[in-house]
Amino acid sequence: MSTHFIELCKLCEQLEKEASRNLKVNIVVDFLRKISSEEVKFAVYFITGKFPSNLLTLNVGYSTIYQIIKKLSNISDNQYLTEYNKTGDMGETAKKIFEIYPPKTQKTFFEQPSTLTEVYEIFQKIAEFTGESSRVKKQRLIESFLSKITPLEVKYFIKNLIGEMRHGFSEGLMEEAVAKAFNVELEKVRLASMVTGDLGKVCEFLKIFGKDGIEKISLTVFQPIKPMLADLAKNPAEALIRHGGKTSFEFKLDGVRIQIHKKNSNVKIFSRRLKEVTEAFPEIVEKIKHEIKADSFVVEGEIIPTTKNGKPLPFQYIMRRYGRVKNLEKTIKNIATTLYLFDLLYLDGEVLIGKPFYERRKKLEEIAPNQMLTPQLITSNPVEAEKFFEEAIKNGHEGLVAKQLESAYTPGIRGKKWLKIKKVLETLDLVILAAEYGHGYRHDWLSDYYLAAKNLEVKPIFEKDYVSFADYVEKIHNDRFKVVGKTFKGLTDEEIKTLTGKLKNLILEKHGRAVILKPKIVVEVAYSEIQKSPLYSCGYALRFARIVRIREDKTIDEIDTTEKVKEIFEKQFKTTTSNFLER
DNA sequence: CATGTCTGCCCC
DNA sequence: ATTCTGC
DNA sequence: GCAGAATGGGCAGACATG
Repeated sequence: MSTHFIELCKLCEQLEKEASRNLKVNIVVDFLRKISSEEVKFAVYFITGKFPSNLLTLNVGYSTIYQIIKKLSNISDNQYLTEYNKTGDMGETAKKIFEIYPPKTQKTFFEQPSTLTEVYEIFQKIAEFTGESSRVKKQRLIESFLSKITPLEVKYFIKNLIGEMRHGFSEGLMEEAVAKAFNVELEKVRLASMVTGDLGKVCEFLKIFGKDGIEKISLTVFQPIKPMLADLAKNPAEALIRHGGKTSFEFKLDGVRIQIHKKNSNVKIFSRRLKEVTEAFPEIVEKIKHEIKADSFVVEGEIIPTTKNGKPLPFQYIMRRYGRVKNLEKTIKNIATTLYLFDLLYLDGEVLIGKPFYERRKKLEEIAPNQMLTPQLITSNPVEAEKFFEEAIKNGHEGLVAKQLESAYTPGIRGKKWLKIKKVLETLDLVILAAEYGHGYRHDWLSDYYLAAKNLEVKPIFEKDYVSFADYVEKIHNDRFKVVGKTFKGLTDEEIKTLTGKLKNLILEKHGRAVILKPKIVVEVAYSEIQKSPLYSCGYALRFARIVRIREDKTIDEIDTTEKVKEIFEKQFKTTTSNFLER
């Protein structure tokens, strides 16, 4: 018996309205129990809005969907904007528009509503189009499907294309629902989901084989598992307290986190999101093959970009290696990498994720050469810990990670037994030069801010006409300010609301959902690093900018300058790699 | 062929 | 990635 | 304390367009 997509859409509408998590879970439990084993995995994907990685790559985003909505309903940009501004949600907007301007349909009177299987097949077909004119083909297919279904189905089809459901029911709650629907312990469902990376499959498995089968699911070589995540701590002393007085500190390296699987002479490297990236790092594959004394294993570590003598380079350099296929050999010559390992999850037939961290690390030390391990210090002494932190910074790294010695390897956000401690940079005082209305629950607020520093140079640093909105904003202000970043982070909802009111009085120009402002509001901004920017005309951008507070006491004459930004940028790498960066 | 736009359970 | 909010 | 939502800069690749 197949389930109709419209039933699932109605369920999502209920989830959207219901605030209580327990009730949301119950609603989904009933639904999962009703569905056939053939279709239950599709329900899991469609409700959470997420397909397992490697299963489908749609290559369809906002821009394509926007064009489709416009074409089918024949509305103007302004009409779309007016409707979108009411909710801040693309799916809901399309639903409203199609209710008023229904697409011309080729629908016959005998047509049955689409089943979950049929809808999934559409997604598969969208993913399968590649090569020349594939974008048009994708677009045509979506258009023809959207013109056959109801506005409510359009809403959730679009939400699934984008992957943003906004009904407050994501993977964590889906795991709870699956556990409850099949009377299995939550931890078992989570483990199976972590190991297979496909909660839909786990659910299908439970439906067919019942709860006994799930116990057999375990870590397997070449099947990547979700990485353990870390919480934040202010300083090493805090980490010591939270870990009960004694802990293991390691350097926190600024590169990409990877999981390496090896069996006999086969090696595969997976990203944090479990994408295979083996091809980008042939030199790492060779190292793994020759320098680790074991036949089969799963290890975890970080690959950082370095000079040939192993000095850390800025994070941006590793991105030029990541996922690269073209000119790989040439790039390898210019950007070296260094691999640091920090965990061992499986070794020669034995699954180690349930073992305490100190045991996993000890086994790792037995099979891997010392220089391939992250520098580590186990201590209960806050002074020593602080020294180790300083040493990490001095060597050009991000800070430390503290790992509780007894902790098992746990997936996802849950049970954060790891704590990261990052270096803190001096904050900048910047002016808000433009802002954008947010999306979802923030659609009514100016919640995204363009941050700018004072420009003392008479001429712009780059001679070019404006190409981006940020360039245009600078031009409006005669280059008195230079945009160095954008942020939505740091303020509470109340503060955003209040600030929106103030900013509305400062609007100079409106551009769609963006506004250009009189320079008036000064904010103190924290960030993790200053990067070279190909986007902003001043050539620099703040990484992970967030507002610390609104500086009511400061005027725009007192904000920091682009010179200061440049100075901080240069100071960052002085100790390590400044020569390399000159070009 | 050069340049521009869009996309990525992208990476952080 | 970071941050805030509701349960 | 967890789970979810809302968003940042920058990179390469794939395809579209002129």
